Amino acid sequence: MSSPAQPPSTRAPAPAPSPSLAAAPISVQPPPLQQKPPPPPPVVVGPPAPAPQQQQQSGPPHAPPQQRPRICFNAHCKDPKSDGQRRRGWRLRSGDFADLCDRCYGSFEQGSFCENFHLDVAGWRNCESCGKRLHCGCIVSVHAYVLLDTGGIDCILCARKSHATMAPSQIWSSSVHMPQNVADRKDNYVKNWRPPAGQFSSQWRQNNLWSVSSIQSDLQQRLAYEFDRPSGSEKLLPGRTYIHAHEKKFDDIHDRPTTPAGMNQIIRERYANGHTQHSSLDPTYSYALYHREGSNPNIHDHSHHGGENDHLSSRKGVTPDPCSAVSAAFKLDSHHPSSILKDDPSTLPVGLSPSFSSANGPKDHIRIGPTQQQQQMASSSLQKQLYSHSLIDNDFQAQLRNGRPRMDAKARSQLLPRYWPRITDQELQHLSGEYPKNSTSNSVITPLFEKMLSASDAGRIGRLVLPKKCAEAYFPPISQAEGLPLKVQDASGKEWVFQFRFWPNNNSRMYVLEGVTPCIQSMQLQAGDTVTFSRIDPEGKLVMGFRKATNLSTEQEQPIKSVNGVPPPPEANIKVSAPDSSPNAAVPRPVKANAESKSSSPVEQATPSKMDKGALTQKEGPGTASSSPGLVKRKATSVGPKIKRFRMDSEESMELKITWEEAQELLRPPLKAPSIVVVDGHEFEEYEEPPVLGRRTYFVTDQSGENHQWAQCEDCSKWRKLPVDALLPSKWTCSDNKWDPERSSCDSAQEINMEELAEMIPVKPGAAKKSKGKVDTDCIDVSDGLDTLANLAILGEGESLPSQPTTRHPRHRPGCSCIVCIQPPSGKGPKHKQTCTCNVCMTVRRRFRTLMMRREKRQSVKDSEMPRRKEPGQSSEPVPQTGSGAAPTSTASSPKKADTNGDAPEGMAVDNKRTSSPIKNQIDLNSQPEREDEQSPKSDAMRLLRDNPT
DNA sequence: ATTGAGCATGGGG
DNA sequence: GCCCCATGCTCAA
Repeated sequence: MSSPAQPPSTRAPAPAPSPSLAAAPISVQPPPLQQKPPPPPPVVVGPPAPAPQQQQQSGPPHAPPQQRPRICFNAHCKDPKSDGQRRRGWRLRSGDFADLCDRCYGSFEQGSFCENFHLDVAGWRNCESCGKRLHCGCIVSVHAYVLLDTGGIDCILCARKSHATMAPSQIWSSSVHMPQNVADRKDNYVKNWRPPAGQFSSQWRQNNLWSVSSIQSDLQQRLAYEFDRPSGSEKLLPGRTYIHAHEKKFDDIHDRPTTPAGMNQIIRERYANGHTQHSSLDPTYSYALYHREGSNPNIHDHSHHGGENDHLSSRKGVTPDPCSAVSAAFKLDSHHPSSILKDDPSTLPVGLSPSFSSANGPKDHIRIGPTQQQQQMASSSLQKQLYSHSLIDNDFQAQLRNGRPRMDAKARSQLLPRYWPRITDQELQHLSGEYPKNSTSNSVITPLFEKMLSASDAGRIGRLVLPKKCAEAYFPPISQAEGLPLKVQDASGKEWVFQFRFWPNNNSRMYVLEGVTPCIQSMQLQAGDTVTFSRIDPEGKLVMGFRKATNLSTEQEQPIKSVNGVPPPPEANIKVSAPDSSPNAAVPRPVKANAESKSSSPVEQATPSKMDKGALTQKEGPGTASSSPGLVKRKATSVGPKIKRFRMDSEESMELKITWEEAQELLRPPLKAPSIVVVDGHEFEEYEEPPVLGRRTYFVTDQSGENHQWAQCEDCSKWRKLPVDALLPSKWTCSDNKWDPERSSCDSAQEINMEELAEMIPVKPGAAKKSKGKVDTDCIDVSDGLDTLANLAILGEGESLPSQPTTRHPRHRPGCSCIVCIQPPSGKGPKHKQTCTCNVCMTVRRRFRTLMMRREKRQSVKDSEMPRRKEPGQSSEPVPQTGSGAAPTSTASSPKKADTNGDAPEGMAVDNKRTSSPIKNQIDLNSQPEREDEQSPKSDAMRLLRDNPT
């Protein structure tokens, strides 16, 4: 990477493209022409780099040649209007070429253009090796030098010499800035690269893979500027490639000139072909690539990334699939044959392909090795970048500028939108701020992808399922199922080592990161939260950020923040990311699921319109591109990325729905009068306070057909008949009965008896009699679950016991504090440990304590009275004492022994033997409500109580 | 009995 | 109809 000391001129080619450039379909102008501070991706980390030199290339950049065809593009031309044929010089951003007069072209071709015309402009530097003076400030000479890691430059000749002794990654680092010599460089790499001793070190692979891929950004960007496709539909349509042209150039490239002119000549030819040829992927080429990759099985694991069906891959490879053009070459030789061929047939889609991945030509099978792999990876990156540039329209560019999904083009064109990183500028900056110490100056952070954690991901298994394409595109290639360890840093800089591996799955692969539990827990992530993966280049470090689902403000890449301990409801997942004040901020991420285009075709996804529909829609805010008309409204089903399973099961959701509906019925406006707000002509009541829960009432139609509602007094539990329009506060007593003065006191008798009431109201209003001392088992209706259990214990004190077995938990109602209702949906909550002090456990302990105390007390009373109260046919034996009797089946079926010691930390359990408690089963906080009738303490207790009425 | 590893299944895109 | 992938299921430690 370039050093901070590098002057603007040399720094210019470095990454950090402006938004426009990043998304711009084409540009020939070198980075120095960038005028705007570029937003990510990627973001430059480290000391602020000197502003790119604004020096313009040798000619009016904004004057399209076609507008002045007879004028030499070179502004310094002494005779710009001289007659004579114009010749193509360097490529312009518009996609055209600088038309030069013969004289200027001669200089250009001979490599003396800058000497002739740019002597007076800034950007001249000396080669660190030979001292040769080079102009580093314009596109014309951009190929003539290489930026050194240590700062400064080397002329291309010196660079080439030094490359012979450089490691691949080094070469790539420096080569990033010498795109003109890709062919030569490639040859050098292949010839000079030596794999690490022994096994193909996974570490090496990792490092280098990352290094290479990380450099891609630079390379891509820089090259993008130089080789980018012209904008317009003619270029690189999805599914279209320049394969023919590329193939044609393969051999040419081998001996292609290294001079700028020579390079440009190649470019010219390429583009000349490319502009006119939109041939789809050539099967032959795919085949060739495939075999290249496979030619060296020792180094390339064919099986990697879908190798199980490589044969299919090769077959499918002939099918043009534009969508993944991006990583075509990358995958190809980077052990992703299937992906490439299957998904990325359009290998070598664009621009640099010929220069890079094809440098060796289809015949160089044998020489394929890791180095080449890297090369192709790099080239693919280039391709992807270029590819994306070419296929992303202005809308998408605008979206990018607005901070939408940011990642390299590969991801955009290849990955499902749900995996697009939604990192914001601020997040990136924040992240960058976390790494200055770990990164070299000018490090680049490239958001790779993100994934919303599924229940499995966030579960205790510790396996994070990786999107296949993401894994194959950004993680090291692995051929063995065991995979390899992968170091990932979190936002705080802590390094984690996960096992990146895969499982064979249906002729494919399923990639997982194992051992993520500590990290997940460290970040306090839950299902629905999102983890993001970024890469810091050129170090190639993987950085794992996160975003809490419940967080409206992005937590991404920030030190661990505990949003809250409660798992957000599924709905919370809908908005994952956060609004950002910055114009580039990513908008709240929409839910993924339907965010992605329905079409699975990569092509379609890559299509701007589709993008809008898909991922881009998510965003948002006013002014963002997503708000542009024509966007397709997300389907209602798109509730979130693959969170369907995260959603509650049908039954659970049903239950929740019912509860919610009930809650709705109980909602009452707050006491404070609302203010009226008019929005678009519609009046809205705006409450400063949240609604309150009203008292539950029951609507009935009496025999005369009149509608009423019945409510129960808070104090006396008598039921009062009210008009249907009555809204009761949560606490309502007879004294509040303004509709029936005669019964506005608890002293007043109930209008009808309980039997009559019971016929009308589905609820058992028995509690009304509680005040009278008579315990009606019906009252258990009001108390559910453990409440019931506790109540039973209370009721059981010499009172009547439940006359009917209510083993099934009644419908949950608002405010229900039963064990069921106070727990998260079945299976959704964490398992409670014996030492757990959560509300649930504490409640259970408390109730159990009460229960046990009363039961024991009652038992003792019974024991003392038993002799005289014993009646024939009634099994009044103290069940607990004998361990037999009540509910033998249920207890027997229970795997867990009870421990009645309610005071102990593990006091939820009831030790049947020691305490003589009828409750043999330990209260299982993790038990499923639906199984309550079989295993729940309540059912057991009830059964016990039923069987032991006295 | 618990936990982990790995494969199988099947819904959804 | 294929592929992805979330999760279930089975088996072994």
